[in-house]
This record gives sequence, C-alpha cells and structure tokens, in this order.
Amino acid sequence: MGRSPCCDDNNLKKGPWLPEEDQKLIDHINTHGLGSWKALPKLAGLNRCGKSCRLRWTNYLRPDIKRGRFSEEEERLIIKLHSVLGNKWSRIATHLPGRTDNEIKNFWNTHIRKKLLHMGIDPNTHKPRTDFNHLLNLSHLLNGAQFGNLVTPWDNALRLQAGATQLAQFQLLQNLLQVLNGNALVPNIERTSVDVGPQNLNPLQGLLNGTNTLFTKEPNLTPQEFLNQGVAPQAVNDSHAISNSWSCFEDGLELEDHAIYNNISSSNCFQTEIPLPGLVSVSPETSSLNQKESNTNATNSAINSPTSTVFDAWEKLMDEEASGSYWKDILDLTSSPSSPISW
DNA sequence: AAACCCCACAACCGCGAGTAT
DNA sequence: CATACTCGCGGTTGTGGGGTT
Repeated sequence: MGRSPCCDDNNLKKGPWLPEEDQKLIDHINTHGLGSWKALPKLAGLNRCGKSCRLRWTNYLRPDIKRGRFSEEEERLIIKLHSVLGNKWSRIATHLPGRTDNEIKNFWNTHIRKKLLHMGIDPNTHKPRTDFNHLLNLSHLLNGAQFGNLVTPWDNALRLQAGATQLAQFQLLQNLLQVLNGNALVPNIERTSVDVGPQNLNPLQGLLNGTNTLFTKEPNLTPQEFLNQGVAPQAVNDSHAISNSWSCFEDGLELEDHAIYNNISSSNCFQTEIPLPGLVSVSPETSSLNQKESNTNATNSAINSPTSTVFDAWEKLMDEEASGSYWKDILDLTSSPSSPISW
C-alpha cells in the first residue's frame, strides 16, 4: 500500500497560519460543517493541504478549546493519566475538556517531564529514576575515603559528611521506592545487600558495580503478612490512604481506560491491590536516625493525607533535601565518632 | 545594544489503522 | 482480497519571544 499523496504538492503553503487563512477555515466549517478534510482546502479557498487544515482546526481554531495555562488540577490529572495510559495523548485529552492532545503533549514535554525528572522520577515509567547520578557522584568521595587516599583532615570530614548524607538519602529513598513499588519495607539497611551477597554491605557499592539496584524486587505482601513481619499497623493504614487516593482517581476513568489501568497497575506501575507501606523506617540501625521524628513528619503526613499522592511525597522530600534542614540533623548524628553507621 | 541561549508552542512529518472501491 | 485513500496519532522540528550575558 502506497503512502497517502495528501501533502505531496509542493505548491501548497506551509508554516504559520495567517489570520485570513484562519478566517477562511472558520467560515467554511461554520457554514458547511466538518466533512472531508481532503476536499476542504479547495472548497474553502485555502492553499493548504487537508491535513494542515485539520491540525489547525483541532489544535487551535476549534471553538471549545480552552486556552491559557494548565491548572494544578489539570497537571495532576495529566500525570496520573499518563501513568496509566502512557503517551496516548489523544486518550488523555478526552479526560481534559477543552485541551487538545497536542497541547497536552507539549505541556508534558516542556513542563511536567522536567518536573518529574527534577523530582527523581522517571517520566516514562513513573518510578524513581535508576540513574541517581548525584548519588553516584557523591559516592566517588566515599570511594576515596574507602581506599585511604585522604589528603587532609578536612577532606576526611567532607567525605564523612557526604557518606552520611548518602546513607540517609539512600535509606529514605529506599523506603520511598518500596512505597512506589508496593513492596514491604526493608527491615534494615543490610537487607538491600542480600541480593548481592554478604560481602557487599555498602548498598551504593552495588549501584556502582551494577550488582545491585535501587529496585530490589521482592514479593508483594498482603496486609496480614505486613503485620506478621512487624510492620506497624499505621504503615498499613497509610498504604490504604494511597490506595484510596488512587481509587478516587479510578472513578474518573472510563471503562476502557479502567481496564488498561488495572492491567498496568497490577504489573509494573502502581500497586493498588497490594497495600502500600507508609514512609516509616523500622530499621534498628536507622531508628536512631529517625529519632528526629518531627523532621520526617512532613513526609509522613504527605502520605497520610487521603488526597495526597506519591508525587506529593516526592516533592516534599526534594523540598526537604533542598532546604537541608532534614539532612542537617542526620549529618549531625552520623558525622559524630559514635556514629551508628558502619559499612 | 547586540549576540546568544533557552523555552514554549505551533506546525509538520511519517506511520498505522480504518474505510471505500 | 487487493489497492487506494483518508484520518488520526505520536514524535519531531522550526520559530518567535523572552531572558541572560
């Protein structure tokens, strides 16, 4: 089957539309309604191909198009829909009255995508990014300390701080990842090293040498299994809060999308059937880190809120990280000689 | 003030699916 | 059934405007 000869005519005008052209198109459609796009240009007196006319109409001239900035509500909806439908912009657009697929696509590529990346979330998978370059970069400092090639005591202090920061970040990230993956919480930090053997006690080492990832796949647990493993009941409740928030969103989906959503969520996206744990650490080692409980409340409350999403938690985390107040307390704890952390 | 860079968005291109002949 | 054609979608590009150096 050959390609359509629709726009092969080189004499047809391309590029930005002039107001007169817009008016011709509008007048024609108002008078004759939508018919064959192929025939429209000639009938409307336009030196454009039908495809160009259709695009101009559907993306710009249609009277029901809502112009202007996307609201936060719309942005959240787009993110959620994208996590369910992927790059099905036309499908996503059907859930946002007055918005075109092209507009949503542009908004995604220019705003949301960057925002998610900044938050450490892979915009394609909606899971946390596996390329934590900043963590890896920091880990070089650790490696230096590990091999004893310190130059000055000041270097040592810097590396210690970097290491402590990384450990704290890793632990928190780990919990978040567990939440996002719908997995049980890791009881302690050594748990992540199980997959790579007892010699690899540094989780970052696994990241560096490729033997470990931030997404240690573990079996999903039922609420009862959660409890049996000693996870606080609150954690289970928290998980239901997230599930509820998702189910609210599900209500807004059409049946067709619902089927897709269920398919995705049960495989590699968000888990709603399996309860999600809360952002609480049960690690004996890290419990001392979490003594500064007030500092983690912001993150926890984000999860506790029935209307919050995982993205809220991430955003809060990143804000905390940026402000440094949260990490400062951890650093104060871990940079002391009696630091409970040892790799 | 000019040059350069970056960003947002409109528009284009190529492809696949669906439909008519 | 094969072919021709149209339509719609998603990826990509081009361009204008604003900000920065």
